[in-house]
Amino acid sequence: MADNKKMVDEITSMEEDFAKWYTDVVKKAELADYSSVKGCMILRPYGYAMWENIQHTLDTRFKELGHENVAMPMLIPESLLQKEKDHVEGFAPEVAWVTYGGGEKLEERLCIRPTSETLFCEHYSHIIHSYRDLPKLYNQWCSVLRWEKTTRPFLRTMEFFWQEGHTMHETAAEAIAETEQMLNVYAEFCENSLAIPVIKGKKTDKEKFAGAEATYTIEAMMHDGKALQSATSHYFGDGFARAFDIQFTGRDNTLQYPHQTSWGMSTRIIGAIIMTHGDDNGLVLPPAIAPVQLIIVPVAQHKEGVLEKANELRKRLSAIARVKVDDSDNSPGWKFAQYEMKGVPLRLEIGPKDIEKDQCVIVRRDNREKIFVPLAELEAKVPELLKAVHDGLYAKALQNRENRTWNAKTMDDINEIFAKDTGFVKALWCGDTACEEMLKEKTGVSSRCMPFDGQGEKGVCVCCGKPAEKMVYWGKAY
RNA sequence: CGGGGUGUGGCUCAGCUUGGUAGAGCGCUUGGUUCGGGACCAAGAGGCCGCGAGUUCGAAUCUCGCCACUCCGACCA
Repeated sequence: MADNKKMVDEITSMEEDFAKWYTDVVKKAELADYSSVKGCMILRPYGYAMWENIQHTLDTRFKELGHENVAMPMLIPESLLQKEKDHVEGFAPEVAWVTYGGGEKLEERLCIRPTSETLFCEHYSHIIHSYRDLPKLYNQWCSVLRWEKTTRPFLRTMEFFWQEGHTMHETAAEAIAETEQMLNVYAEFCENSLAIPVIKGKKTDKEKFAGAEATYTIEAMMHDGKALQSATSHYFGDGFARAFDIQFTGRDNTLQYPHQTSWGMSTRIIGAIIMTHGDDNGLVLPPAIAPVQLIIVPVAQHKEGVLEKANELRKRLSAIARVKVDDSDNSPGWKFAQYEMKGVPLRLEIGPKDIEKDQCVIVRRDNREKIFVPLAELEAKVPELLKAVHDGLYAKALQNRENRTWNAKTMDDINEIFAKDTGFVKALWCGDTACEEMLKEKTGVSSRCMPFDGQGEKGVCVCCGKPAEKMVYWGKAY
């Protein structure tokens, strides 16, 4: 059976220092590197391959639902950014400005996009005239820039890669349905492809997006009990449409404002994958997005027939999984450690002893279980094991979240809980932002979301003691 | 932005207190022996000691300034 001994000693253990463990994993798994630009990272091939798999899965789903990809400029004129008041107030502190071009000072400075609502809106004002032009279901894959004060690879970088969907609809109901639909797309992606359980809910007014009427979120719990907002979906009402003068002639021949949404997921999700599934030996990847799903390690590869057999297996298995052979002259032990650090879900060992018996050894990354598999059964066994790894990861992550979710009635309860551990606290809230701020000050937790599931209970506010009926997840967040 | 820590071959660090021509391990290159959990032997390459001033006959070492990374806060939809 599996043993959980630490086999890789170049990575700080989680127990000892979770933050250091995280950066060790990012570096040792060769996901990203620091660049000469403060706060900006280099996505290395292995990390970028993960992002490509994420992109491909999401993009396919977006298109199934009727969305089209576009590319907007990366620069936004100041006048455009200024049009929606709440939006500019929210983002102004963290934008970078281009003030010179071609050696001359620009008449109007341009900001490097921190998000593209304003660009989409301006474009929409040109192309939406009739209800027949709706809905507009656009998405773009790009990078954005936000001048962050504190950065960490993937979790918070100044430039980050993401997709941003921007849609316009004839009615509020249709836009709200879109907002919910896309939140569900993200939640299903997290659970089915990334093996990360998430809580779907609505943000409080304090935490919602600048300019949005409502912000929906999926929140995941990391291995250390802290929360990570994994994706968001916003309903804008017609606020931007009014600010940007986007109007269409409706079915009743009156001028109307369309209703808008936006939704996004970023490379930050890679940070969530690392911190949800990783262990003391490094990264552990969910099979669906792992760049390599099965690594073949030949043992005693100089011996007659070993490499040939390894390559033959690669050819056979390539039809059903992403497979590689490591035929470098490093020792097998080195390779075992290497691919564990990189989180490859399955390792296949093939050596002279196996070839004699027409079998191989497969080791699961998530629990280190060693299984002898007859070569004839590989095509059946590999998909089964990949699914088992996915299910194992999901169950473990869910278990962690359940173990660390508590109920609280008072702020003292919350302080008591967080004195012992970190996690999610469910508590009723009256809806007053002052209470939310007080809670942050006295207990250090912020509201993560008002979950869709689990509302309906009535009681008193965890802060002020007045009647309350909003159930809120509270926690410490990345 | 406030508080702490760290910057020396690619990586991890020693050397700094007490100034005197730069070290180790790992990695890399070459050759040989190995190969079922990070192999071994031998030879070799590789460093404006983060940057800039200052003190000094002389600075990795002392002084001042700056920058970067990092941790904890604040801030961040």
